[in-house]
Amino acid sequence: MTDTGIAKDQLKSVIERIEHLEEEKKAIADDVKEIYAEAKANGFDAKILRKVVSLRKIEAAEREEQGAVLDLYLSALGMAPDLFEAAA
Amino acid sequence: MTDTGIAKDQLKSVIERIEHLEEEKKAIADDVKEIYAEAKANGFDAKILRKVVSLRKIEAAEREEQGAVLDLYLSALGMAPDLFEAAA
Amino acid sequence: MTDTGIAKDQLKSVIERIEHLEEEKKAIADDVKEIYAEAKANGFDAKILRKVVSLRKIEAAEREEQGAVLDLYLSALGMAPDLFEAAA
Amino acid sequence: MTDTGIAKDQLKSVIERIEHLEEEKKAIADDVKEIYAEAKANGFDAKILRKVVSLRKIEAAEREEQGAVLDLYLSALGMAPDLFEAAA
DNA sequence: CACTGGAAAATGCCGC
DNA sequence: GCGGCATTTTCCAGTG
Repeated sequence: MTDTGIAKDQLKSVIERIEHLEEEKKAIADDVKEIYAEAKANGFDAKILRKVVSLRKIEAAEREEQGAVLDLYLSALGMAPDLFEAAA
Repeated sequence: MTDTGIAKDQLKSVIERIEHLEEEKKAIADDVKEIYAEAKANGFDAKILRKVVSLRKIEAAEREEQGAVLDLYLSALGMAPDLFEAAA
Repeated sequence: MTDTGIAKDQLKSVIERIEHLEEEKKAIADDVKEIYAEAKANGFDAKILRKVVSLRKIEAAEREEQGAVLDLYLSALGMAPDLFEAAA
Repeated sequence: MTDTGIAKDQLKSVIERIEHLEEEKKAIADDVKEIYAEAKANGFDAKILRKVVSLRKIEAAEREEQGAVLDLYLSALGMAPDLFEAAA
């Protein structure tokens, strides 16, 4: 019974931590919505703004991807990728 | 030109604020993942955990919806929902 | 060439079947709209109707989720949920 | 009281008809998913298929739109659009 | 006719 | 690696 008691406490803790984080996430999502609304009020087209953000996200991912490929090449050549990162 | 300069600054600010918030959101999502992984390592079934969390979310949503329907009924009857809220 | 011919026919068939089903779906959606309009004409508040429908949907989802969680618990315990279902 | 009894029956009927139609809609949506899955099993790329379907939908809408503009022109000229439709 | 809210579609994630 | 599921995003209809 002690075990299940401990397990129960652990479970409770896990659930609570998750739900707390999800609330935080939701709060941030609401902040984002607010910014879009505010931008719209300032004459920006929300739809286009969203496109811009998603494009920049894709571009960032691609850069990362390219960086990963470069790292692969470098390590294939026996060179430490870190040397380049450090210089940049 | 000044106008477009201002608009550009505004745009930049909007985009940056959004991207910053989205990073925060992602960080939190990662924290959630971590908790699930940790729970799994402690012998919990992640699938069940997720179902429990989602069930609790639905229950919360139901309570909200019930309140919303009640408010609609009250306002349809010309009664201010606030009167009840205040009393509660 | 025969292959691509077959593939083309298959593709055509797939697209057509999907588009046909989507038309059916749209027709049903229109029927739903009609019912709301008719109900409104009979003095019902469409907004409340929609909320009621959505509340009932959430309630149904909750029941489903509860069953799903139970099934997961049972299978985690190595018990066949079917035994219970069959008895019911 | 008789009135509210009738209203209640009407309400019940409305809700039931809507829920029944939504179930039908869901069944059709499931059929669509099934077709995508089947197509995927036959070597088609589901993502591309979806793009094709949505493009065709947009094109159809545009054609309709253009047709509407044409009709507008024709009626502005005092000509019945139906004459063209019939001939087509 | 702009806005809010809800349905549908697309994407990404987890578990097998 | 794939299928299913949950989340997220997009779109559209209803409302004021």
